[in-house]
Amino acid sequence: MKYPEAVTGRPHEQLRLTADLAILTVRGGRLEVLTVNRGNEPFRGRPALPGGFVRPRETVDETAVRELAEETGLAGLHLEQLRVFSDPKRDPRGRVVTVAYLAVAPDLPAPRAGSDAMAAAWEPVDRMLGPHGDLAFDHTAILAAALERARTKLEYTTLATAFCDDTFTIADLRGVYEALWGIGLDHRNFSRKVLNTNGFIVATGRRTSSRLGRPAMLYQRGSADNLHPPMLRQSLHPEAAGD
Amino acid sequence: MKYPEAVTGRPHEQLRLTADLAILTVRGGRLEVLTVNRGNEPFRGRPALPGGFVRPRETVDETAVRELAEETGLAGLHLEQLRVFSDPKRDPRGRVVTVAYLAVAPDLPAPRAGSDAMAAAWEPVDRMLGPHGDLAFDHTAILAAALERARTKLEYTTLATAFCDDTFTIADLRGVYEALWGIGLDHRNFSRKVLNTNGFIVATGRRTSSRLGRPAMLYQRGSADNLHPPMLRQSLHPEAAGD
DNA sequence: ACAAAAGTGTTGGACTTACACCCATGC
DNA sequence: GCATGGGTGTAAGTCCAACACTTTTGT
Repeated sequence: MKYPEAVTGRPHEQLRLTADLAILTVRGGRLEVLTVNRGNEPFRGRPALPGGFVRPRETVDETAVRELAEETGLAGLHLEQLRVFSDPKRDPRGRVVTVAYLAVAPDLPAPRAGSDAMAAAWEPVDRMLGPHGDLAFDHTAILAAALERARTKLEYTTLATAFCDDTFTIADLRGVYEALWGIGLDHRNFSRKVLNTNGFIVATGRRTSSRLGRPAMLYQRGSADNLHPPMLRQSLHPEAAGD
Repeated sequence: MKYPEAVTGRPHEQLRLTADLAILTVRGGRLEVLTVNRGNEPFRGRPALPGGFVRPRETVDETAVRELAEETGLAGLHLEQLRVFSDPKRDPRGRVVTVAYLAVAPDLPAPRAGSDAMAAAWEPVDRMLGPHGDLAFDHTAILAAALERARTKLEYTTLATAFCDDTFTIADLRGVYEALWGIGLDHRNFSRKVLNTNGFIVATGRRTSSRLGRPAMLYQRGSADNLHPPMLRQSLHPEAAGD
């Protein structure tokens, strides 16, 4: 092992707790995740998910919010616990248990780099989960859990609106579903289904301007958290975007 | 600003990590939870959820399995992480963060008392969550989270079969749904829906005997984890009855 | 025979899907 | 005009709640 002094011979090695965040967004019809470049060993120079240690007087949820702001400058995102990753060997420095979070961001300008000379960047989720993904620690597994959770929650919650700006069109919302599910959806049926689901979205009365084609109605998030009926993902259209 | 990693958590007390289990079962048509009587301060004599400290060389999942066996004698149950409870004041002894688990048991004989002179007992969930519930620590909140999770997962997963014995009738399965959702379901439609959901249950060819009424077919769990289509709980139409 | 529980048939309505067709805008 | 995207109409198929009815047991 690389760090024998940190692992062996300590009868009561202190357990430390961190929060790590898989921050997802949809940019240009593609699902991306926010990564920071590690400035220190271990995994120096490798991309990693933002995160940090829990402080003595804060909850882990508070750690997640704080690290989100410190490392990326983001605030007000949807945040939810994914699960705990606690393999004793997951961190070569010692016993570090992490609470993984899923965070969902709308399409934002370039993220702010953190204070510790870490470059924050949006990376395609496909690439990070593919054979050339090189996330540090067990962050690939965390990202996979985040993607799975997000895909599932699109079906029966209003999570998709967290990927959108304050006001958005139904086409924007549909783009979220298509990016996460990797399928194409009929825009006419999608529109009706969303509008018929009570509390999903509410009309603002305003419309888009200066885009190609007919202007679309602008909507806001509704009050509902759960969808009744759910947006079931069943018949897989053969084609996605591009046509 | 960023903490040097070696300093975090040290100046104050050491953070300790536990796993706590909300073990649910259905007995006599009623949802119940397994509690142990606390033998030590704090909360001496009060009921609590089974649980214990994470050891240096095990994952938190392994802690949950071990504590389940040690404190209740149970094994082989469905186990899943709920979420982390980490309020700095949740344990008067110091900084103890817990990972809450949902465990699901079939209707079993009386639980074995643990090694530490703790009496284990099944208690109705309604009572423990009601005004006279007196669970120690924040275990009422953990139990509430477990109930909410179980109710939701009945809809779109095969979790209900984890409440049943190896072989069970469709009426047994229906009893699980009715106990957790607190509603009555039409036995004829329920039967068809379950049988039409691929991979939910498989027939054994055997039938019940010596019960009242016509003998029922016996089934086993199928291979599926997720239900397609889901078992939608359609009783949630509070607002739709307007105009 | 009767009660109780399991299981089948049927029907109207709700929902889904696929696609024809119209609307509004930029160029 | 015409390409592009937003939106409505509609008919066929599917799913589902409701409930009448039959089957098989114990007493």
